[in-house]
Amino acid sequence: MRSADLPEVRSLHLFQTMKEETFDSIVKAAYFQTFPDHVVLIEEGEPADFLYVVIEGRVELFAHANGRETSLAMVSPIGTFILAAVLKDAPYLMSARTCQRSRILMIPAEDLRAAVDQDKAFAAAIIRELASCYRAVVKDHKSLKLRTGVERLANRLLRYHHDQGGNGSLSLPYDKRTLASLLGMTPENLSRAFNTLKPYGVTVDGGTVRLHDLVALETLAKPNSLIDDRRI
Amino acid sequence: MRSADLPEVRSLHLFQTMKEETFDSIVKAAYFQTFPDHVVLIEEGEPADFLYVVIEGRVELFAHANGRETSLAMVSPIGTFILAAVLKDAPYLMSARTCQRSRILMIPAEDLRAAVDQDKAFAAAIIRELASCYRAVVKDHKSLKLRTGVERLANRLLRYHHDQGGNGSLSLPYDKRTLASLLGMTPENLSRAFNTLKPYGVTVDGGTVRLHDLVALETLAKPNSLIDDRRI
DNA sequence: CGCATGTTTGACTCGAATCAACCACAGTGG
DNA sequence: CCACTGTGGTTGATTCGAGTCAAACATGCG
Repeated sequence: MRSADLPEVRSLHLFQTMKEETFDSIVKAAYFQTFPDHVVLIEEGEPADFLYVVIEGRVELFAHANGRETSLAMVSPIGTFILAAVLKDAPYLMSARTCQRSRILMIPAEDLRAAVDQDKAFAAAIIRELASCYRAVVKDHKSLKLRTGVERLANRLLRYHHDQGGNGSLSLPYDKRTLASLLGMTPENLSRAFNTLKPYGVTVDGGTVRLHDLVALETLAKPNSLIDDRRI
Repeated sequence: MRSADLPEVRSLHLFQTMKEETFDSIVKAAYFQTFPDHVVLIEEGEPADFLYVVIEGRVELFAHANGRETSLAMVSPIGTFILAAVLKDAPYLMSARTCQRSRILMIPAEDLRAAVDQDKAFAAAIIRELASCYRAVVKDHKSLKLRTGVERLANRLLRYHHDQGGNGSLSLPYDKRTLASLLGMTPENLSRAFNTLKPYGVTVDGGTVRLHDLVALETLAKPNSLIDDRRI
């Protein structure tokens, strides 16, 4: 891989604390590849051959069943995906496709597992990463089971708003059909949910959303740190 | 703790491969306690003081938001819960209560984290356990997003049927209101879902369910190993 | 027996998916 | 410059799955 990218990868939490020699062994075994937009990287059910690290671009994780499809998560730089499958040497539970031109680091599963075995600090980092991923899914699951579509949208808007500086305006990071699928609703329903939020001071102009009445929106959304806070 | 219980705990995957001395250190620090039925052990939001191991009985994991409540999982012997919170030293995302008189091993979070740091084999076991928990939630999440209530019930019945020997009959492991909550529906709706499955050869008598036409039920349920198989 | 709990049924409401049409806009090519 | 087209988004009408509320029913237990 390009040596210019090394520091970037090394700075990822997952790779920060590991021994130099373990990092080297992984880097030597890994592949760097650039993919165009809308390329399917993996499909659910396939054996877990690689751990993927998104360096540039964006990847969507999604799944199929009974003829339906849903988005499960978006991975932005610098983030990994399909870690659990690789560690368990089990089939992927999700498919992945680029939603932008993306540069991706692919670490062979064998080499990753060897590195975990050899490097205590790396094992500790893996545990932290896995625990975080686990808690993220639990939060999504709680959100889906305990909230209506409008509530999920309201809380998602508050989250983006907070992440982007909280100055009353935010831009949606994905197109609306993707956001709808992430939130567990149809595009039509998302559109209606935005309309439902209008009386609470939410105005939409393309991908730009303005929140004119944070108090009202929060009263409706009832944000809950145990669902919405990505840090804990 | 009672020394009679040690082998049982030691035989749990999580504790099987660890060094004798690490196991001892954990056992020394741990508390053994018996709780009556319907006791709340932890509440979401509390700091993660203990890892819990169910030795006897059964524990329900559940969560609240916006005045609603939902079951997230049931833990049977020998199983652990709240592992991720303990490892991350973060607040619990779920509450837990006994649904039977239960004997429970409580391992102080500090001691558990110390054991993970000291014992490579234990760290590896923790990684496997965490990865399994992660994949279990992903499967639940996929089920909820991709299936209707009737489909979720049909697949759950097929799972219990398979687990219990697959002889055409199964007994529901929990009462119906709990099962309903686990499946993300109301008790009323579960009752109707059973009725919907009648034409597919499903008859219910209390907690006993008979599957008279497996082919028909499977055609409806479309079971999917990437959602329903608990082993992978 | 009387009471509590869990379950089922029925009527109704509500949230969400579906189907279809329409709109806005960007990119293309005449 | 303007029609043509494809895409993403919105709107409306309708259907459907699921929740709510209320009542009936079953079961088990003191």
